Amino acid sequence: MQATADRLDAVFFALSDSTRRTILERLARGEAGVNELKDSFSISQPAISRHLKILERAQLIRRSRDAQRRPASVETQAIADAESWIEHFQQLWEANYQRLDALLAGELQNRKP
Amino acid sequence: MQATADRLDAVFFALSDSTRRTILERLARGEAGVNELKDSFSISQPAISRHLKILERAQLIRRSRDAQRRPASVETQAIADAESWIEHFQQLWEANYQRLDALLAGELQNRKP
DNA sequence: ACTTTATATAATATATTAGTTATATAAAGA
DNA sequence: TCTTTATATAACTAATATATTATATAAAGT
Repeated sequence: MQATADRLDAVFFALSDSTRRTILERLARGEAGVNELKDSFSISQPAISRHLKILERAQLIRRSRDAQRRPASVETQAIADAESWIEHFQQLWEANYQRLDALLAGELQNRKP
Repeated sequence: MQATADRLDAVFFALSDSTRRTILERLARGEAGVNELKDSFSISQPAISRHLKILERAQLIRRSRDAQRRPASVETQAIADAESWIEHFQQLWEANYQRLDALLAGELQNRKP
């Protein structure tokens, strides 16, 4: 299924911040709550919460409930959508490259003496 | 070679706008100048120029010179860096998934009657 | 009920983005 | 040189992002 433009906007935007990418890498190793994440970064707890909100908006993570904790964990679909767009783009590029090759080959053929 | 955090920030940010992604798709099919791009979008010429600047900052495109025209064309390295980060992330995730599998398998083994 | 723990939200300041219109610049052409 | 063509930059507005500190809420523990 095709990801919408808005969805891709949100995913790429969420990935455009180094802190958020690092949070994702941490979460790829296992779920974590806001406080556990806070210890890995030199920013305030509210700042972490806001980063998580942006990751959640992009559906790169989901939140669950464990007593007072609200552990975040990775959701795989969104990043797969980002990857798909990149691959689609690279295929366009490759197709163009092949047309260029064909064109050049054609031109060489036309060089009759 | 590893892309820096700043570089990845710029690349993912550039990709976080649907207009810019569409511009890239257009450029994948062949270089184009500002005016040619303008015709495909309902935004002003200065708006296109600014989008190109953001794509250029991310090194997703390069500009060249052809008389008054400054054609933009795709540069492949930056998007490959973005793809690499995603793949690296997915590998982390897979590794964790496999550890989980191993853990669960171990637990089942420990269920002795 | 009161306290602790974990997280969210409000209020605020600053920076950046994205668009607009108007104007400047750079290269070519008459 | 004057004009046209292509693009860039300036000035401006409105919206959004990122951080902070202070405060509110939600769930558990005493």
